[in-house]
Amino acid sequence: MIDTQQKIVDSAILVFNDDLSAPLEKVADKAMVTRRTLHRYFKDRSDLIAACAKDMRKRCSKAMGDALNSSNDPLEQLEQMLYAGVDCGAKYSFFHKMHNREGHQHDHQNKDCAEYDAMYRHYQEIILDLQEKGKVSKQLTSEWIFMFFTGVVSATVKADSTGTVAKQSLKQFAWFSFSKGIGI
Amino acid sequence: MIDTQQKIVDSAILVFNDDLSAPLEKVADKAMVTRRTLHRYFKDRSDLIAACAKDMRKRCSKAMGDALNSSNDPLEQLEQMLYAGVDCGAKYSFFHKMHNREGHQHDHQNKDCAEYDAMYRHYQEIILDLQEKGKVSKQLTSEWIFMFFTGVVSATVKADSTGTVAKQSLKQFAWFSFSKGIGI
DNA sequence: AAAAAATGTCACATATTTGAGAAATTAGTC
DNA sequence: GACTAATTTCTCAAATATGTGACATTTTTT
Repeated sequence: MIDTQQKIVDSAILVFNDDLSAPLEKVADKAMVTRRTLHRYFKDRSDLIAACAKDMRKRCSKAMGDALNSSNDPLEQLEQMLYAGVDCGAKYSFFHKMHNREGHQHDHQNKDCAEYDAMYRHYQEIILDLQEKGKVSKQLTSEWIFMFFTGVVSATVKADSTGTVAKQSLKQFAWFSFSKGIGI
Repeated sequence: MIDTQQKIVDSAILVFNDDLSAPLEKVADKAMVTRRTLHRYFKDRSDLIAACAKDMRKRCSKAMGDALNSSNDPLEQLEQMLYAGVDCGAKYSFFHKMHNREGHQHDHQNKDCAEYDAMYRHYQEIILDLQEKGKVSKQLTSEWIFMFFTGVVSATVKADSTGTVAKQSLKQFAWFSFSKGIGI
């Protein structure tokens, strides 16, 4: 009996990323448990979503943190951040989606929001740094570059899941398009 | 009384693009009509979604067709296609999403699928042509470039709706990042 | 202003989703 | 093999979402 709770959360992130109001049965099916089991771990829908949020936050922060620690060169850091986003897959996409939905109440007291902001700040420092050094186009704003970053991650995750692009080329393509796309 | 039916379809595309299983009440609210009125125009949920599909197909095909007709230069055509995608907004995003969902039964007899395929073929011809001429990187596959294209469109549409990026810069940024990102 | 058309209100029947209890079953452990 | 914990199965009640009829109200047309 491997961690059922985690399996449910993982499935929920996949399902909800695709269809936020999907019935819980879909989540249970994907996790290969009964709805009854799901309810033993999670009181209700919002409880499950909160668990997803927490999981995504932890996973994404860790991956981004590791990416930042992997090097002192901001360019190298940026590349690793992109790969981290891709590796997080739906966890990254859904995390971003939830924090940019209309109707989302941003609250810095909230741990999820705080970590999201922290991630964004780190990213922004790197971009500004690279722009200073003339490595990233100064025509572009960091806001656009962030949107673009997320767009590339989502495209890569989708390409992976549909299987239209060979897995071993994915990250290479993603970095090629992202780095050139911001003027590197 | 301006075209209520169209207003409902437009709202549905916005709502369903964000949350496919959202209750119809949300659609009605966004269209500023009652659920009862919505049901006068659309028999049920699937009828409404079919209407959305038809609308997206018409709108996207027209926009892409116009883009292709605007020039004979494939590079210029590609640029106009990107702008067309951005102008279609959620209509383009949702159209693409629906045809790439897991569980989507692709059927060339189906008009929506046929048009989607036609769009894809046109796009592919242009990419291959540009690759032949050495204007687009041959490292990248046309499948990746298509995913990337859609990713850039989605990012641009999202940037527009969140208002984080100035409207007049949007298309410029989008084309900069896309064109550089495929090696132009 | 009257007729026609469109929309809203309210009420109701159905269908689906949700959440939880109790007993049976399964899986892992000693 | 007996014991324990996790899961399934079956159940059911409550909540939510869906679709429709009857009639009032508003808007548009003539």
